[in-house]
Amino acid sequence: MASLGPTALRTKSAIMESALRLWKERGFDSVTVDDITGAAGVAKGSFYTYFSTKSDIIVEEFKKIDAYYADFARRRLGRYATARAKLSAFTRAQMRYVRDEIGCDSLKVLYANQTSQPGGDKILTNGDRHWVRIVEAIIAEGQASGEFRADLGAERLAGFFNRSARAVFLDWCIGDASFDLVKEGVFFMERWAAASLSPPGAEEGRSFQGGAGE
Amino acid sequence: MASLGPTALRTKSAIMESALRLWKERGFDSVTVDDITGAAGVAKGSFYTYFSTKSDIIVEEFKKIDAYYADFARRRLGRYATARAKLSAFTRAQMRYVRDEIGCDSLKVLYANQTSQPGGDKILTNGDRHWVRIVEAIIAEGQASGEFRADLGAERLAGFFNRSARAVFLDWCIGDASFDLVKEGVFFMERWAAASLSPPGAEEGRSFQGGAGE
DNA sequence: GGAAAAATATGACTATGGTCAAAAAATAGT
DNA sequence: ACTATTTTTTGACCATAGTCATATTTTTCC
Repeated sequence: MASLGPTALRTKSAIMESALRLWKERGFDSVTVDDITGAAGVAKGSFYTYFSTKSDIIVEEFKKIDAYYADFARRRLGRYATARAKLSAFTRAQMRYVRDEIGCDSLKVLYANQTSQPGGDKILTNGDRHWVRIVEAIIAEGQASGEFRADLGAERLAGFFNRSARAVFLDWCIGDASFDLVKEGVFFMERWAAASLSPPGAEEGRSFQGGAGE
Repeated sequence: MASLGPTALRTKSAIMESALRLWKERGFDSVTVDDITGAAGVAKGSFYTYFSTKSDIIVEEFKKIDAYYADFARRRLGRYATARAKLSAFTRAQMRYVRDEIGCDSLKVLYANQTSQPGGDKILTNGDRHWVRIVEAIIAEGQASGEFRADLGAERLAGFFNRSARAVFLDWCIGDASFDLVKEGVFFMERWAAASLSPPGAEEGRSFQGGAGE
């Protein structure tokens, strides 16, 4: 698909806006594609000109997380002295964002989308995503300073770290937000996942330690 | 729902058998509920007498994994001397089972099911499942012998361990089996997840070490 | 400005998962 | 054996995601 002209862009935005608004009001399942296109003032077929499934809009919305993370990395990561502290702060920001901005319902739709499409945009596991790069950079930094183990590459460790984060998200949405994502997520990532980053024999490093709090 | 009479049981089995056979032949999406009930010689409505959604059959099938694990724990776990070795063997068996007996397609359906049903049987995260208990027992044993950290309870650690396993499964099925589940799964669980089980300052323990091989 | 080409929009149509009131079969009670 | 009750079956029916050939609008180029 070539890039969209201005007309197309307006239509696509109208559809996205209607969809997100209606979903926020009534939930994903109780809003039909007809509702969305009706509210946007376009025909049903137009929906499928821009999105290949109903849930693809949520995937698209989810991509905005990248911008948030990039911004976070640029503006707030400098405050923290150690790689561990950076990783901790990033994790907390990530959990917050997912809990407060994305929410359990959308996350469910996203996960269901990713596990039912045969081809499709594997946004969750795609190694090119911003947040993967951020984590990778922090880990590489930690390896250089000796904070983290170096027997595996930063890319590999970042992959493992992000995989662990995905696991909490999954559990959170399967359980319909039955636990607090920030509390449990940070705990899990800190006491379990990040514990694996320590170099062999390191005595500290079983937990994050903070720079600036909050 | 009260327990099923013999007539109902026969119908339910017929439906399950048809469904599993057809899915194995043609895949989940290309087999309709009508196909299934047609092949089973019953009316469509009967399907929904016994299953609340199309994918519920796969959930039901997945429950059999418990029997496999229970058997494995009973018959093979005794061969291994350390808790680490037991955990390693169990993990390998689990990855094998999922790869060879369940398969990527069914796993996708299972994960999609678990992330789209609002209420429903949370078979993936349910702490009562057999495999959770097995892992918990091994970890408790490892804690008692000093092999594993004891700053968190066995139940909590087992939850974390199983959460990590779910993460590999998820990645595997999102990526359409783009990596070998046994190889990557064992590697991840050993070098990343189980690394977090070591008590602080333990020098070994960054990897499993075997008892009987295979 | 007009014709040709490309991009965008349309909505009737299809396929299929899921519902449900009514029918049929099995079971229990006498 | 007969009736009442419960269990099980049925298939027409509904809702909705997704398709696609056609129509309209916009752009391009002379």
